[in-house]
Amino acid sequence: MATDDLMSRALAALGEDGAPSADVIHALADADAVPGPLPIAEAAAYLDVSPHTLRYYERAGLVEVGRDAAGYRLYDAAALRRLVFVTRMRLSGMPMRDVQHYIALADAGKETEPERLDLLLEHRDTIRRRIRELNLSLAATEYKIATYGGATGPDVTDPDVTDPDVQDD
Amino acid sequence: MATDDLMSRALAALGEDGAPSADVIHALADADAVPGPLPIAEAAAYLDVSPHTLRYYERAGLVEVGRDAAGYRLYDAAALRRLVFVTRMRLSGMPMRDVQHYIALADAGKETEPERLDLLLEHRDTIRRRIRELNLSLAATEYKIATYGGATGPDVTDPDVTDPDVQDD
DNA sequence: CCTTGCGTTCGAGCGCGCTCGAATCCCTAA
DNA sequence: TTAGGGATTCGAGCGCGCTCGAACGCAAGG
Repeated sequence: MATDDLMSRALAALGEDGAPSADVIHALADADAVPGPLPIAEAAAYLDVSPHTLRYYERAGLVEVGRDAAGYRLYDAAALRRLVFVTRMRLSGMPMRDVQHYIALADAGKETEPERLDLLLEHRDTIRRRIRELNLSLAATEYKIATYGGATGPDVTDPDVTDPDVQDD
Repeated sequence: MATDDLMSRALAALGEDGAPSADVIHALADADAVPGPLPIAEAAAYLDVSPHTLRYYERAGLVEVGRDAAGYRLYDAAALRRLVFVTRMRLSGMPMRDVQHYIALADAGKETEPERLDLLLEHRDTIRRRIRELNLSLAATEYKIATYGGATGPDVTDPDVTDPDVQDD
C-alpha cells in the first residue's frame, strides 16, 4: 500500500528504540492543521493514498465529499480530518468493517461516544497483542539467525546441526 | 537446551504486557522434541492449522509428506519440523512466496545457507519495522483514547472539542 | 453388508482491500 | 478548434492465503 511511505516518514522522525516522542505522537494525532479544500489528486497526495482509494473509501461510506461546479470532488477540512483518521486506523490494521462501524457511530451522533471509545479500546488491545506476537516472532527469528551464523549463537557448537527446522539434504 | 534460551528471550521481549496468545506460544513450539509420524488430523492439531492448510502447503511445495499403505499422509519428524518452521514464518508475517523461496533454497543444498541467512535477516528487519509501526499506531490510538475520556488527556481541556478527527454533527 | 467417518484429488470459491479499465466529461493551452 | 490531461461512474479484476465442495476410497463396528 502507498501508506507504507507515510509510516516510513513518520518512523524517520522516530528514535532508534521505537519509543515515540511526544512530538511524533502529536503530529500523528493532530487533526487541527488540515489544509483547505483540495481536489482529489492533492488530497490523495496529502493522505498518501491513491485517488482510486479515496473514491473507494467514499463508496464505502467512510466520508462524504463535496463537488465543485464541474462535479469534481473537493475535499474540505472536515473530509480531510476524517480521512486522516481513517487512513491512520487502516494503517494500524483496523479492518475496513470496523472503520465503517466506527464512522457509522460517529455519524449517528454524540450519544455513541461510549461505544466508539469501546471500539478504540478494543483496537488498542489488538495492537498490543500484535506487538507481543511480533516480539515473539522476532525472538524466534533472531534465535534462528544466531544458530545460523554460529558467531553469536548461544550454545550451538554441534557442527552436525545446521538447521534443525529445515534440513538441507 | 536451546529452547530454554529461546523462551527466556521471548519472554524477556514480552515485558509487562501479559500473557501471549496461544497461537504465538504454539509458534514457538520446540522443533527438537517433535512427535513421531502423525496422520493429517493430528499433525494439523499439533501445528494448529487445518488439514486443508497442510494439503495446501504441500501443494505449494513447502513440504514433502510420505503416505501409508492406503495413501494417507503420514507426517514424520522431518516434515513436522519443517512445518513448525513454515507456520512460524507465516505467523510472523512472511509472505508465502518468501517461505517458498527459503524452502527452495534449503532443498537446493547447504551452499545456499548464506542466502537463507540473508532472507532471515531481511525478515528480522521487517518484523522490527512492523513493531515500530505498531508502536506508533498504538501511541496514536492511546492519544485518541485519552482525548476521548478526557481523564488523562495531555492538553485537551476545551469542552467543545470532542473528536477532532470524526465530527459528530 | 452397510453405515460412519476420515482420508484422497482437483478445481473452484471466498473475503479482504484495493486497483484497474472503459466510456464519458470538463478545463486549459496552443 | 483541437489535443491533452485529468476528472467522473460503474463494474470487473487481482493478489493473497486459505477454505470449501464434489466425487470418490479405505477401514472398522454393528
